[in-house]
Amino acid sequence: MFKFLFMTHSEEDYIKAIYHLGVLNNSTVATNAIAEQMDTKPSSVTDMIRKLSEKGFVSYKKYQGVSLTELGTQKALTIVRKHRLWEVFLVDKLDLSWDEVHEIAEQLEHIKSEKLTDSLDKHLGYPKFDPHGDPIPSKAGVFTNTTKKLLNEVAINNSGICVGVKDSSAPFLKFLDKHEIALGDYITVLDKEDFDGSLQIKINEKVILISHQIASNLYVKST
Amino acid sequence: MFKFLFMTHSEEDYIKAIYHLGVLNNSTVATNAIAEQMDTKPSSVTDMIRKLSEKGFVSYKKYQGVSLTELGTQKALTIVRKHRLWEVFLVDKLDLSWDEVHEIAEQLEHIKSEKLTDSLDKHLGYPKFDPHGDPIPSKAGVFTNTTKKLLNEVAINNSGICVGVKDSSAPFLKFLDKHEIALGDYITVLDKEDFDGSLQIKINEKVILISHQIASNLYVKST
DNA sequence: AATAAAATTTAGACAAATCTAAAAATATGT
DNA sequence: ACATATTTTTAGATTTGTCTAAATTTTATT
Repeated sequence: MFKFLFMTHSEEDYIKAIYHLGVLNNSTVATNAIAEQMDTKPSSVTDMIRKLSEKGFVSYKKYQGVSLTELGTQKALTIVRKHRLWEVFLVDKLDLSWDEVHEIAEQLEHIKSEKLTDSLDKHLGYPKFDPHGDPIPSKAGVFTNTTKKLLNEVAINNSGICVGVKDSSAPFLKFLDKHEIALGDYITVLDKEDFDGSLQIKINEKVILISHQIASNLYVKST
Repeated sequence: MFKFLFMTHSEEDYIKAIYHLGVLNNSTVATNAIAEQMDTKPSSVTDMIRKLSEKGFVSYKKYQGVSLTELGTQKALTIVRKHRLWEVFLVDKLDLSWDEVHEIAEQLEHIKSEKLTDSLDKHLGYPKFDPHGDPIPSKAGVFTNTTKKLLNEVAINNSGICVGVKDSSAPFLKFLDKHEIALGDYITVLDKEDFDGSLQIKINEKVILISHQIASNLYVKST
């Protein structure tokens, strides 16, 4: 009954890609979408999908797209959990910056040791969100519901704590670093310009003006 | 002039094995020795050696054994450094025990990010020795000379701090855990039995008797 | 509904890392 | 020193994950 479910590095990458594409669409995932996400060719994807299907991680009918099985979802959540825990570690404990942790976490997420993951979780104080504001699934695979909203949705004179970003590209994260906007910062919306949607905010006791584009990519948690 | 020196997981494992076999023998390393160390076949070793030779990591003449080049040694030291730093992390920060960290560090040592390694080093307080008492090479590849000696070499009424083990097998490490002998413990040698070489020692305010075999596998640093 | 376009799969090839079995080189023993 | 044993290498096969190019299926267009 029990299958030995060792997964290769590559298999894990595919499972993760299918997971991320699947939660967005909430339907079966297309071969081409996976190929694009993984920067590989559709034919390679087909090969791998067949293998993952034989191992019971995905359900798949030719030409009909692919979706994760219960087992596959569980595996994906484990990987996501490890990725996000490591990101917290890298930012909180090693003082690395937002824009450099993702690449390293891509490697660390493949380290195999349940005990390591659990000890890391404990060491970090059982964090519920990673440095980008994304929720960290519990050991059982359960997400904490996020109450975050985009900064541009916050009403005038209301406040929030910066908990993450929508756009996690390096340029945006570098912009935030440069302007000293960091996770955990307390932000108050002082005014909104009708003209261009820009916001006047108070952050770290300073008042600054940020564009609509910035505000619509910053998540805050209501206080 | 500059070569792109990306190494695969497997290449790194071979380099590390050759390094460990080489420092013991201080001569060229035999194909069979590598095969045994890596739990693989001699023919596979020959193949890999040729590849490593072409990439400039080892110098090699057919049938004459293999040795690391300057580049190869540097690479090996980087891997050893990472392995031992991660072991310190796992024991000091995550409270994992001696006997379970090696396997995990075998995976972590392959994570590629110089910045990560340096940040980890800093986070750990630039440790000079790992939990087994083995020295951690600096970023430049330099070892701190160890002043450690085996417990059975300590004279009566002299003391030392437990800094490592010679035998790092799981049974021995478990024995130490069971008898509450841990890294950093202050040990005083009270008496030695001529008859069987056993030692009477004071540790954690308790006096216990340990066999010669135990004493000759425990490293202490003179105080 | 027929045809064109797009997506997907198949077939066959390749590189990396391994293996088995056989051949070649080196080392050992009397 | 010569026969034997051991070590090492070669040759050819295998597995994993990838690719290209061609064939097939599905989707979209008119």
